Amino acid sequence: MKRITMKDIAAELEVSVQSVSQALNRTGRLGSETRRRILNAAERLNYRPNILARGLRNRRSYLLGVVFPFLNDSFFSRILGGIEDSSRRFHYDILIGNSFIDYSRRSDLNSLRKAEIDVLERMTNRGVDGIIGTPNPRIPGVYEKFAADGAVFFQLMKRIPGLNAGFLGVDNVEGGRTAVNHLISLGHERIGFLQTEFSDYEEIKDRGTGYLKALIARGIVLDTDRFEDPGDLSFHGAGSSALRLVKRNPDMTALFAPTDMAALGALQALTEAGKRIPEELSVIGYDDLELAAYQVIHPLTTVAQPKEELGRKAFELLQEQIETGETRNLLMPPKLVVRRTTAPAG
Amino acid sequence: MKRITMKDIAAELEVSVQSVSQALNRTGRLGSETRRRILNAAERLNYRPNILARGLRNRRSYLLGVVFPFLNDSFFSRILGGIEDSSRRFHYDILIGNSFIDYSRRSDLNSLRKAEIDVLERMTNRGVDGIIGTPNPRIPGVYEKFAADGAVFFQLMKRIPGLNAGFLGVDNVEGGRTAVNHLISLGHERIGFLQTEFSDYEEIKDRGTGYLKALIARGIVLDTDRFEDPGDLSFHGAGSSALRLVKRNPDMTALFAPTDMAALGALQALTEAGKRIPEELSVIGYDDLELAAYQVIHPLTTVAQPKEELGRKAFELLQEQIETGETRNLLMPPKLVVRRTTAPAG
DNA sequence: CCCCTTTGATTTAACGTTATATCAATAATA
DNA sequence: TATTATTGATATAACGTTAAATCAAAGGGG
Repeated sequence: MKRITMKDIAAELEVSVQSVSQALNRTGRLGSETRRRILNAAERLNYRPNILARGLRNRRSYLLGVVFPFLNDSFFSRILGGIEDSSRRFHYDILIGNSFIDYSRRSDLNSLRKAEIDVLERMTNRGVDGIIGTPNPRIPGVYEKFAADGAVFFQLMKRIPGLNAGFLGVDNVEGGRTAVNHLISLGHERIGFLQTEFSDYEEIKDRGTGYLKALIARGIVLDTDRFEDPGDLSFHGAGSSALRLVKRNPDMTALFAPTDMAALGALQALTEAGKRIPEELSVIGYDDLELAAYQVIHPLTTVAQPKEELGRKAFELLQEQIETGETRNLLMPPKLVVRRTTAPAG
Repeated sequence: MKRITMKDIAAELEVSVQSVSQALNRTGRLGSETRRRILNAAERLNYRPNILARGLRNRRSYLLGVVFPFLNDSFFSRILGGIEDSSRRFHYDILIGNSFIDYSRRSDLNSLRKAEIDVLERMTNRGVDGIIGTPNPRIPGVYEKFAADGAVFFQLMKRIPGLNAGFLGVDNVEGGRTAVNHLISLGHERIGFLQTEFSDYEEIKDRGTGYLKALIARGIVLDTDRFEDPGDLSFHGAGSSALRLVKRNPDMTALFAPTDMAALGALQALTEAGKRIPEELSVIGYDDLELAAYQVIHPLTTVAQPKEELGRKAFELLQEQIETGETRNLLMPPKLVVRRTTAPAG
């Protein structure tokens, strides 16, 4: 029992293959009676189109590539869910790829470049119509190479300066501002910030900028150098940073950690050091990972990135770019999620 | 600037397209000089094969479908990471699909069936060589339909009885036994179990069986009916269950929750009710989600499912099934991960 | 009744590959 | 030297689909 093709239907009804194609696609001119018979037979024989063949002929695959640094990551997988959700409606299928980009650590840039090129090549070789990806700004000049392959590229979360491709991200400055405004409105003034030690971690820098702007806007005078601690923002790294910060600033009443993972690390180190949270110290994170919501005792107050929404919107913008060739840049607003790690200042 | 095809190389060197194909694939007989020239030109012009065309001709796409109930789920996305990891080495690409199976709630089976068929159809229409999926046992008769499409099916985590397809899962009875043995070895005897209220939630039933077997094997006599509470195992549901259980059994010293989410819910409800964990009550979960590891104060002791490993192995078995047609069933052993929610019995 | 338009269907060709068959030229054998 | 292998390359055809061109028949207008 083999798969039914148009040829089989044509043979069955003694019409030409092209008539079958026309009936199925409602193109061309075909008698309504013939069309009806073909449609019936297709239904009866359970005909399914071969999308490979169609793609080859039409130079349009209705295939999308999605390239993320990591797939086994709840953040990106939620975005992926959003992309899938809206792409399905337009009959696009999704090819996934892993660029293995390691943002936080210093890795071998050359092998990262090779890996990234490899994923993109495999996708363009499959004739994808477009690619949604989070590129690595430390590896420039990769995406430009693929311009000739007819695949449209769309940047999500990270952007390569000067690349002619649409971009969708979250407004990190606004997010930082949101976090700090929340703390200020609870009466906090001496607010610490967990800074990144990596100079090219743009998102974190931006959240730090938001932190500063919020302070200025509310007229708060603070020795911010003293209230910042640059660290690696991993769970353990953030813990050490937080400890240093409270030691240096015993009067600190609130802490803004620019990622949830860092916030959790801080929470862990601080409670272990005997700090009562949020009574003695408020902590706010950033990302709204599952980890933040399902924290026992200390569900984390945080700034949420609209993950599913980002995925859906990214697909829309990519599709627009495919159809019209127009590239657009967009920032989505983050959203405050108040839980139990922030409280009014004593 | 268009994509380079074999035709272009052939024209450039004034040889036939077939010679180009032969040179690139090292098939047939071709003079070493000609081969060299072709390979050079291919390199120089940056030739990339069109995999669609190759797939059409060879009836072999080197495409794999992966169908999970949810993509935006850290559990399945880690498995996906494992699949990707090993499939990449064999030049397979991965097409993802979402079957939207909702195991816990009673949903409209008919629309679930439609969704599941839809994903599978889209994949077979793309000519995938095989599909790795977690089927819904409540919707039988779906996968059988696709036997004719030439795609090989492999079942991961869940299995449809009687379906001629390989299977890879985790030994849940063994996992339950592992969890309870750990508690027993800490001196616990009165151990509660959070049972599922859904009759077809096989995994949980099996973990419950492991629980009973461990008790028997160690000669522990317990009114297990009294120490089980059937609930919905959601975060909140498990909380209520746990509360009922301690109320009914004030002498209970340990609790086995058959999912991490349930364990966390129990943890939350119990600590809020004033129970000190693990001093007064030990709690062990199941799954080893990120949530378990990064819990502040209460990192969860749990039984880990080897997620990446499952993905890698599933690919291997599927590949074997594609090449040889042989189906195999395999269970992987779970692994105990001791953290801070279990302690010796007072 | 002839010409023109419309309608309904078919032929041709192409998308980029590759397996099979074929063919010409050279080398090896008798 | 005639005959047969061997080698190196090409021609043909096919995978399943569809756009464009073509063609035949029917309908409409004068």
